[in-house]
Amino acid sequence: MTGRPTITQLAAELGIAPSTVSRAFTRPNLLKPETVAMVQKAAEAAGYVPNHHARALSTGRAGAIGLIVPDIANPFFPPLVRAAQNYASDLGLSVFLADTDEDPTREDRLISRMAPQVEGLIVVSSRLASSRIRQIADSQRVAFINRDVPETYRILLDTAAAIRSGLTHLSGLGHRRIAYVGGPPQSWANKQRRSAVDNFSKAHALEVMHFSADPGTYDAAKALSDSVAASGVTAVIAFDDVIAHGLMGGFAAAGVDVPKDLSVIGCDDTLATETFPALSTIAVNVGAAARRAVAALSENPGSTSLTGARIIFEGTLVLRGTTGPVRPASNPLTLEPELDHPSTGSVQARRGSDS
Amino acid sequence: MTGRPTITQLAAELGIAPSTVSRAFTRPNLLKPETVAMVQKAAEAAGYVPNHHARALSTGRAGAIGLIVPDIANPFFPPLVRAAQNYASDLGLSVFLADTDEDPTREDRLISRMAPQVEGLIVVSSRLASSRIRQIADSQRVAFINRDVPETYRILLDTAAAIRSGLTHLSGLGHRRIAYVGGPPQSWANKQRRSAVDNFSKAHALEVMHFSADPGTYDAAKALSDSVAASGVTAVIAFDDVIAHGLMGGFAAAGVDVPKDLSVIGCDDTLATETFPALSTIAVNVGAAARRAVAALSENPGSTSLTGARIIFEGTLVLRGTTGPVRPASNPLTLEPELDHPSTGSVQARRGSDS
DNA sequence: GTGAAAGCGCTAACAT
DNA sequence: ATGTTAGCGCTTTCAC
Repeated sequence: MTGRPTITQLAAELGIAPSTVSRAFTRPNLLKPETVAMVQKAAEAAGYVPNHHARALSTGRAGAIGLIVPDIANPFFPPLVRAAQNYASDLGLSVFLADTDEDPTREDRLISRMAPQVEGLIVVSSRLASSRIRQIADSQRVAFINRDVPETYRILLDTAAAIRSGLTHLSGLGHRRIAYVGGPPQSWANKQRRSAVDNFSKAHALEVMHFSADPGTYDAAKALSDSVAASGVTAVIAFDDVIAHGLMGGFAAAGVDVPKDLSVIGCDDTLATETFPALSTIAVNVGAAARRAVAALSENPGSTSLTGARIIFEGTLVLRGTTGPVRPASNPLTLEPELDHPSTGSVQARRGSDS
Repeated sequence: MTGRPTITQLAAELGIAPSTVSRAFTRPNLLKPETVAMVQKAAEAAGYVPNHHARALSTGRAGAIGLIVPDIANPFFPPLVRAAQNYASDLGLSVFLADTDEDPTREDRLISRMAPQVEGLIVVSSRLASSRIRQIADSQRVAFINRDVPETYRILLDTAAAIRSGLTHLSGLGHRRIAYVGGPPQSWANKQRRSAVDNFSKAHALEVMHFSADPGTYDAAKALSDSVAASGVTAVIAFDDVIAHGLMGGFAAAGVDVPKDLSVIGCDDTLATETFPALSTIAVNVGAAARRAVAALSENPGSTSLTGARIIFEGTLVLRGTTGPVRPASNPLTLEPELDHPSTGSVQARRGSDS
């Protein structure tokens, strides 16, 4: 913050007006090309760097966006943060990152504190009450990811179709009793996944047992694994890959083999690109969601809030090594034909991310 | 950015001077308590939020720090980011996050762009040339993490002692031929780990084979696993947990059992709290490093650069499930006595993080 | 095509 | 204990 040259100093040095120097950076087309060149040369030489605060104060545009996540250490978020940051950078925007630690109060405070100093906010997996969210959306430019409150600008990573594909797959393998092991109860994604499992199961005569890992950590899931194994299910769909791994850790300790004894499908595809064993899961395009959010904030910069929108990106089932036929070579009942041809949610075998 | 009340408006409303309103927030002790209360009440009612840009411009203090990492999606960084962000938040600082994508050019540009608008920078695992780093350190307030350039302010996560403990452990289990599978070649941590392995091995008649996963991804490591297995080693130390997992993925595919056929030790303890199987690894206190860095930046805020310092946090060996005795019940040679009592780097069995 | 001057919202002397 | 004033570095009318 010391000794940095300012526009005024540059101007003095060159014997021209500050406004000319300013224009050389912001509206070069208004200036004689040679003037622009001269200014740029001098700026470079002097090591001039524009002061964002002054610019922001003068223009009212902050040149930054805020990104608020519940827990950056949860592997779901880093790729999202990365994509948002990269895209924002392309657009000349900086990003403020804040972590709410899953605490709604902290989240609310962070939103209020950040809002005035940024062009807009991206709030991921908000744990705030719907009423509060709507309120915030009214007065701030904010894009929500994975939180579905009507009349707000929201981007949803929809895994319902892919879950149906997963269930179809499991069903084709002979599984009839499956477990859904949920995560954070306040999470939109959790509710969505849970009801996708319920609805499909009801429609196709699958029996589903419900479990919930709260908090949604490896350890909580591991602690649950015995009850899951004892429940008589032959397959489990986990809220996310961390929970899937926790379950598998518990299964391994108990001598339950995956996928021979039990099939496991995770969700979010956060770990398979860095972790062994190769987990079957549902890949979700967090990168696209992040970019859409950044784009939304950078569009029509004047407005005081974003107009309501509901944008969906669908996930896809990725089959790797943790699903297999039900063990006691039981009755591979014929399924309704449509089950063999899922209409949505493509299936693929691969490793890698598409963000 | 619209219709937000300013200090001047508040002042007018209350019939007092703007400076009084300002002081109510920044130096309340200079004011009559009732005045402070009055201002606060009015501010609350009007929804007043201080404008950080104006404040920054006026005071020359940005109220923010910058955090630059090579790849936020690499699991080593999120806990560090989280700790930095939390601590900064406690200190009333916001944090700008940027990801260099492992690209030195991008890193250099990001540093230049960020520097003027923050109180200081934390640069983690810099890939820049030492000469450039020294240059930057001269003109910016910057704390480096895991990059050891003399005369800069740097914080190092030292794993050498813990690696010696790991090697001692392996050696005690009968292992004589071990592999070191390195990561990013420009990484300070990689060089440090590599030479720790080399030095210890030389001193204790262990044979070490070198491999390098470049890039340091799961897939690159997996591709390496066959050569590693074929090299005749009975244990491997991996640069990090991701590489360890990649190796294990390859081993599993090839029918090589861990730890029966091969012992594996990872590094950084980034995955074991969310991932199965339970990897033996070296835990590293990224939280402490991050907090130290933030603290360094927030101390003596006047200066234009940080005075040189070299701060070390030592890692600890964490034994979990991926190490065991060498398979063909071979000669458990007596070791030099000192090997049984490592002088540094404690050993513990546990799960969880200490950040 | 360029200069002069005002002002963004806030803080910090300097009064009083 | 509070008011007055100037100014942080930049952009932006408005002149020329």
